[in-house]
Formats: sequence, C-alpha cells, structure tokens
Amino acid sequence: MAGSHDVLAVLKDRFADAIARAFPQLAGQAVDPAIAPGKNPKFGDYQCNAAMAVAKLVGGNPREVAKAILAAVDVSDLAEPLTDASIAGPGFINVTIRTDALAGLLTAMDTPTLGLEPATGAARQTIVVDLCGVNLAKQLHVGHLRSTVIGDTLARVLARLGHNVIRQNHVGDWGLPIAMVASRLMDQAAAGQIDLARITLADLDSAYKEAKKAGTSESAALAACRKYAMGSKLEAEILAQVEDAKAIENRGKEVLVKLQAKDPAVYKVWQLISDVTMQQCLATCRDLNAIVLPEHTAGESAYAEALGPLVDDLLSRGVAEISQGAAIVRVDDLEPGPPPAPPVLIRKSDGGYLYATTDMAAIRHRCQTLKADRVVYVVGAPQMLHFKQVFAAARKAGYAERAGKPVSLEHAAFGAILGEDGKPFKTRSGQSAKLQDLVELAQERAQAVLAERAELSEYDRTTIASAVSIAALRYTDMSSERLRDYVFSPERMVAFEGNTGPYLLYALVRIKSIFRKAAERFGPAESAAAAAAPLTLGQSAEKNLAMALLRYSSVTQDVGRTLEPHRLCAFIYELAGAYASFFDACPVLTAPDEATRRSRLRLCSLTERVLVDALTLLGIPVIDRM
RNA sequence: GUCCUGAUAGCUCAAUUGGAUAGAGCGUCGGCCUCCGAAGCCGAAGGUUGCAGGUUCGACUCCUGCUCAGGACGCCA
Repeated sequence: MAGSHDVLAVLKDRFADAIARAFPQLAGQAVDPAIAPGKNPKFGDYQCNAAMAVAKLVGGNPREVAKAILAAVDVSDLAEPLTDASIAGPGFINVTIRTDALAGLLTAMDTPTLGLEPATGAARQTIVVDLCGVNLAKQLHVGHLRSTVIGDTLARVLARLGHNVIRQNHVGDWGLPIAMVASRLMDQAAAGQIDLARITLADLDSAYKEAKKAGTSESAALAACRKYAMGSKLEAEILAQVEDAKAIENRGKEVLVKLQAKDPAVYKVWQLISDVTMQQCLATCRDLNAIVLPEHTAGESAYAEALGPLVDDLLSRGVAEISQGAAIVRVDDLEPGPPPAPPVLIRKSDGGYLYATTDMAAIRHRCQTLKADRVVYVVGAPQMLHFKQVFAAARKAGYAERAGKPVSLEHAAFGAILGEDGKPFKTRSGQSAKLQDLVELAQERAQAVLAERAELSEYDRTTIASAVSIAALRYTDMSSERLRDYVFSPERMVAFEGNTGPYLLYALVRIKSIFRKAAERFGPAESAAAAAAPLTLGQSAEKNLAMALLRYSSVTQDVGRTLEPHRLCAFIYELAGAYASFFDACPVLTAPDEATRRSRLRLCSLTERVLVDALTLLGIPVIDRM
C-alpha cells in the first residue's frame, strides 16, 4: 500500500477523485488520472494528463475539462495554488509541490522502512525465482552472470517488498551430455589417464567439449560432405569417424540408463561431477555477492522420477496425445492470436524424456508443493518460445494453479552480452568467456585504482576492491533494459567514472565521511540531534534531492511488477546525482546556522539510508570509504 | 520457409508504458579544489528515433509494409 509520503500515489487519488466528482457520467469507468512527474522543471513537479482522455470520453474541450478538474481537485495541502495558468498546452495540469509540504512528506518517509512497507496478509505472495541455471561439467560463462545477478536482484527486491521468495537453481545435471562426460571420465580413469580424486572443473569442461565433439560433429560433416558431393575417399573416412561417434554416443546412452538406475559406479562419478561443478559455481556466486546457496539447488535430476508418471497423467487425461510415436501437448488452441505455438514434445518415440518434460514437472512442483503464487524464470531470451510452450502446456494440464487461482508464470528473459565487435563476448583467444575471468578482471581493475591509496590497510583495500568490482559488474549488467543485448567493454570498466556502479558507492562514502567529520566537530550527539531536526528545503538542490528520495518506494514496486532492475539502477543513479549536486551547492558542516546544518544532515542521513537499502537490493556491498 | 527480439547523439545506453523542447554517461570543448572526498560539480557542441505509410489533439512508444542485425523453430539441454 502506498504510504502517505508517496506524492505520486496521493496525487493519483486526489485527481481520480476530482475527475469522478467533476464528471459523474463517467462513474463505473476507471479513468486513469495520468499523473506523471514533470519532465521539465518549468512545468512544475508533477502533471495531470487526464483532461485530454476525459474530453474524448465526454466529448468536450480538453482545456474546459481541465478547468473542471481543477475546480474539483483539492491539493492545497501539498501544492502551490492551482490557477488557469496551471493549465498548459492541450490540457496539461501542472502541479508544483510546496517546499514545506515536501518537507512534511519527507518527514513521513523517515521511518525504518523508508516508506517502503512490506506486503502483509493476502498481498504477501510466495514467489519462486529460477536463477543461475548452471550446467554440470561446464564453467559458468558470461551468460550465467546475467541469470545470476538479475535473478538475485529480483529475488532481493521481491523479498524487500515483503514476499516469501524461494530461489531455485535449476541445475542442468541430467541427460545424455552428462552421461557422456561420465562415460568418458570412467574410460580415462580406467586407462590411468586421469585421477578422479584430483579432477577440476576445467578438466570436466574440456571433457564435456570433447565428449560432445566426439559424439556429434562428424555426422554434420558427413551431411556437408554428401551435400557438396565430395570425393568418395573422404566420405569413407568420415563415415568411419561417424561409426566411432555413434559408438561413443551409444556408450553414453548405456551409461545414461545406468545413471538413471542409480548404478553405484556411475552414480559415484556423477556425484563427483556434481560436487566439483557446484563448488565452483557457488564460489563464483559468492564472488558476485549473489545469494545462491546449496539449499537453492533444485536440479533436473530432482524431477527424474516424476517424468514418467507426469506423461502418463497427461496422456490419460487427454492433455497429451501420441504423434509419430512421440507424446506431445498441443498448445495452439490455448494461446490466442495468430502465431500459434508449435506442440510441446514431452516424450520421444524411443521413450526418453526432454527438458520440456522436466520443466513441466518443475512447474507442478513449484505451484503445488512450494505453493507459489508467481514463478519467475530468469533465463536467456533464446528460450522464449520454449517457455511460451511450456507455460501453455502447464496451464492446459492444470499444473499452474493454486487454490483454484492461476499462478503467474513469467519469463524474465534477458539478452546476450556482446563484445565490442557486436558478436557474443569472447576472450582474446576466442574462447567463450568464463565468468570467473570476468570477475577477476574487474577485481584487478579495482585493485589498480586503489593501489595509490597508501592510507588504506591491506584488508580495507581488498574489501573495497571487491565491493567496487562487484558494483561495476552488477551495475553494468543491470543498468540497461533486460531484454536487450548489451555491449560489454573491459575498457569502460577501467574508468569507474560517470554512470557506473562505483559512482553510486562514491556518493555513499562521501555521506559517510560527512558524518565522521560531524561527530568530530560537533560531538557524538550531533547525528541524533539531526535525526529529529525540522527539514527546510530552501535551495533547489535540496528540493531536487527530496523529490528523488520520495520516489524510492514506487520505483521499487515498479521493479517488483515489471521485473526490470534497470529502473532501480536509473533511480539510484539519479539519487546519487541529486546528492552530488546538493553536496556541491549546499555546505553541510559549514552551513550558515545550526538549524540548516541539522536539516541538511538529516537529508544526508535519509539519502544514506535509501542508498544503502537500494544498493543492497542490487547486491552491491556497501562500504565506508573507497 | 514460419515466428520472436531488437535498431535512438561519433560510441554505450535512457525516455516513468501515448504526453509538452527525446535525456544521461563516455569522448570533444570551456569553467570549478588554501573550503564537508575532483571516482565529483557547472556549462557548450552533438538527433529526420533504420526506411515508408497509417491511427489522433499528440507517436521513440500503437498498426501495416519494407531494410538490416541477432535468435528460435517435434525426437539436444
């Protein structure tokens, strides 16, 4: 619920009320009061843009409608008096908030929750956030940065809004690829080529690539060879390799069957692969300050037992049907509108299950067992069609319901990270970039910037470098629109200037510094005195800062609704900017009098607390100095 | 072939979901530290929002058709 400090919400209520009274014939129709913060300060702080829409509905002149709204609305407690001069252009109503009212609103916001009250009762939801999504035997690559960081932030935001958040790391730990790796490792161990006890993730990663290569590439080469009618000798050579590949794949399939039957020898190797991968994955998540813990692991293997019964259930209820020997769910009759989604394949003609089957089992588990009201998938954009199909199939199956109400299934899709050449981000050597390398690169840059600070202890330098590099990485990743690809430039991370994560931390440490100095100059009780001081917002920089602070709760709720962290990034950047301008224009410790000093200190304190709260939502560690 | 997503300043990105003169950062140019942290502040230059139509008081935003880029499409995950 909107608190009394939320200007936007208050104005919406007031104007909606005014419109209803001025135009009773519109009763029953929900008319959007269309309140928006003013873009240009000369048009006031807020504007009501409803007159044009209302004029259309009632068939009147927009400016006359605006006058009628003006006559009916009462905002005298908040704003400068509204006159005909407040109506501009085709019918905009400009509202300028009085500075004393602003001070009152800010005072009302100065509570432990900073005006952002956690949801309670029916408004409090259980929300599953699917994030990270690492695959066994594979290094985390840059794509996992996005799933992990965006997922972590969305989970933090939703929890901050009062919801019961359940993180789920849907680990790719099942299926033929893993079995192929296990098969290869067992062969190599048997041949004395490797020591399973000392195996690393890098070893697993290369085993994965080799297994995949040995198992598939030649068949493609053969196809190409035939297509271009190449020499029969070459074809025969490739044919022999294909036979090898088929043999390897068949071995893999045998191992998969054993794995699914929990054959002790195979299962032990699988467990090893899992342990090595997850240890590294969780360590990298820690390095990113992302809350991804062992208890969040809910791998595909966890649903293995459920797949058979699930398909049987769907077939028996007629939700699924057999087509060309495979079990499918048709969803084109459910998704309205032209592009009908193709059917979802849930069981292959050879009896094997697919990842769509696993995802359906996961949806059922999340809705029915975990009691989710909302499930959020933080997974890359290439899987949009997949989720569209699976969500539709789950609804058709009745899995996505809780207590008779539909569970909201949302794919928070994100774009790719590109290199400066516009192609997927790679390392110099052309390998797909490992996330760990990216983290280390950011750490090194931050260390280099801090190297000059002789006054900092080694411990401080390490802590600060970590925070700064996390700020840079996470902010870079989340500050642009989620769905868009973005270009990652290591070059730009050197500077830590401008619209970056470190800039936000810089604003914070300057506030902290002021409070350290305040205690020195005016005694330890100064902060406490300032905390209760009356706020005066005479300077425009003070007013701007206040306006920014008041937006915090509505922005955070927007992020919870839209699942778009860049809105929070933009807000913090604007808040930090408003503070920087205030810092420059309004001396705090050398303010002209004690009342002004304490008012400004209180403003600093509020800014600090909002910054800390918001930075924490972004998963950026807060620091005292840098 | 069908479908999805995108295209905004030299570069990287915004634009409160249809509102007024499209805003930031980087880079460029010019100011500001004997004064609370210059990782900063203030200012300037920089735009036919891919192209062409349409919808209306009003379009970066919605509709149609193109162009370009990336991606996904029943027996991989």
